[in-house]
Amino acid sequence: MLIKSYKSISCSNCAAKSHSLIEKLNPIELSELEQNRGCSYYKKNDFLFVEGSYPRGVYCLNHGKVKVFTRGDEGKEQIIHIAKPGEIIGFRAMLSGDAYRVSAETIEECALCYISKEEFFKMMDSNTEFRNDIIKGLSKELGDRAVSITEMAQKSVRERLSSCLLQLQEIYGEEPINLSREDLANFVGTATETLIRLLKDFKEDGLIETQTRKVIILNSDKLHQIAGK
Amino acid sequence: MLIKSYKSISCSNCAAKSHSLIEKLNPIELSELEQNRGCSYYKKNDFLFVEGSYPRGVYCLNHGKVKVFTRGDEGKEQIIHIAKPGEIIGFRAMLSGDAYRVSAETIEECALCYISKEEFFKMMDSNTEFRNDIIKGLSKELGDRAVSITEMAQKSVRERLSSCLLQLQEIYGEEPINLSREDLANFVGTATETLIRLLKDFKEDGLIETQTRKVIILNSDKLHQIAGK
DNA sequence: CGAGCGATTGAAAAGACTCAACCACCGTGG
DNA sequence: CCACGGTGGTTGAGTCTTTTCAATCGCTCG
Repeated sequence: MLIKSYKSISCSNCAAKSHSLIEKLNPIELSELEQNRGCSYYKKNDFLFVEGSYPRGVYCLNHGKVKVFTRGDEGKEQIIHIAKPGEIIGFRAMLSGDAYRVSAETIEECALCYISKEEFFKMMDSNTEFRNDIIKGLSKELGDRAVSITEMAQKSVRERLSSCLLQLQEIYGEEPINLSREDLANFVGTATETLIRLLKDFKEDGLIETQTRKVIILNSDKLHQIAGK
Repeated sequence: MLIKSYKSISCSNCAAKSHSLIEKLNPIELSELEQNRGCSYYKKNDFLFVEGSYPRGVYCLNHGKVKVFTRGDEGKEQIIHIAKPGEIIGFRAMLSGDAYRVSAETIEECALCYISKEEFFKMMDSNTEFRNDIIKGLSKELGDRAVSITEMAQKSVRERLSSCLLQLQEIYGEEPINLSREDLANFVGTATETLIRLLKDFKEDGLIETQTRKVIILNSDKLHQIAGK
């Protein structure tokens, strides 16, 4: 699972720091953090944690992408979130004090730092700004999920696919979206076959372009329009 | 909207206190709170707040039920949560600092106390236990919503209806479930007609009994089974 | 070069939605 | 006290989306 341990990346000049909650830490806290976290490389398809187990720390994503998902009754994955560099992963269960409700798995090679429970709570307690940002993050996400529930309940697969592609564009930035068809289907919340058919439609309509598994968005305006609102 | 103002209910012996986050407040804080909150009765179908507006305080539900919902593109409601006595309503937007992402409306006569933003943050800052409970509440709910998203994406309407009925049983306790067909459909995430047909099925199978709009659960084991997992 | 997995396509079936009509209950006003 | 109007609940029929199952294709890795 773990490829190798490293201390090469320092938190204070971590590439992901500027869009991370850790940017609110002061230099002293940062150096304290640097002493105590452990960093590792992960291969593609490594698990960070699985639903039902108990958290002992949180992960800070330095490089790569991580999918966060639950499994429905038939074992089918539902991807709830795709984390990008800078994000802290797994603090929800840490804060609620119960088991993970979701699993987290890398979808490409990743560099991740591990912050222990103690260290995390120390930062929460000592730095009000950091704590408030965590609280804001939770609250923000809670709002997002209310919207997701509504989308799942009311939108067609076609609309949801548009919406997901746009979300993924935010996450992938300039790079092309690079997910397996199955992951994409599990993010949209549909069957893989349905997803493939719709991608084909979008391609024929000139909205996207595909290169094997990669998807490139050509007409995001139109996608917004399809996604509705 | 507001029927009459009252100070008759004291927070310290509020019927809902024992299952409320305010139970962590000490006597001094409670009496401080009592001085500063305002209590009112609300009729059925009164709005507490609407999506898009900005919060200036939170509501503490003493008696009655409140639906919390978003609207999809066509204006159709999706009920995210039904609050029961003891719950604090509307603190998510308060904490994230942005506009409400949901609306809240009473679905029966309610008694509600209003706690101003200042008062709420004072309690958050001064009482660590209260604050931690709020954080735990947020985290817990975030986990619940991941599960809801998965249910919406993967379960059939029949399964979701079972699941919703069981949830509602928790909320209504001994009383029969008392919601309009439309609200129930908007909670399950389906069309009213579909909901009615399924209720009929359940009734014919002896799982539930209906008295005009009221629904009584007769066989929750079987419902659990249908709901899956 | 072959195995195997992921991607794709086709056809049929199922689930859910929409639209339209009808019914039942309830409060109002004559 | 009863007819009226209105809202919410119910039913039917037809349609469309989406899923399922089965089969094929194609690329990659050993």
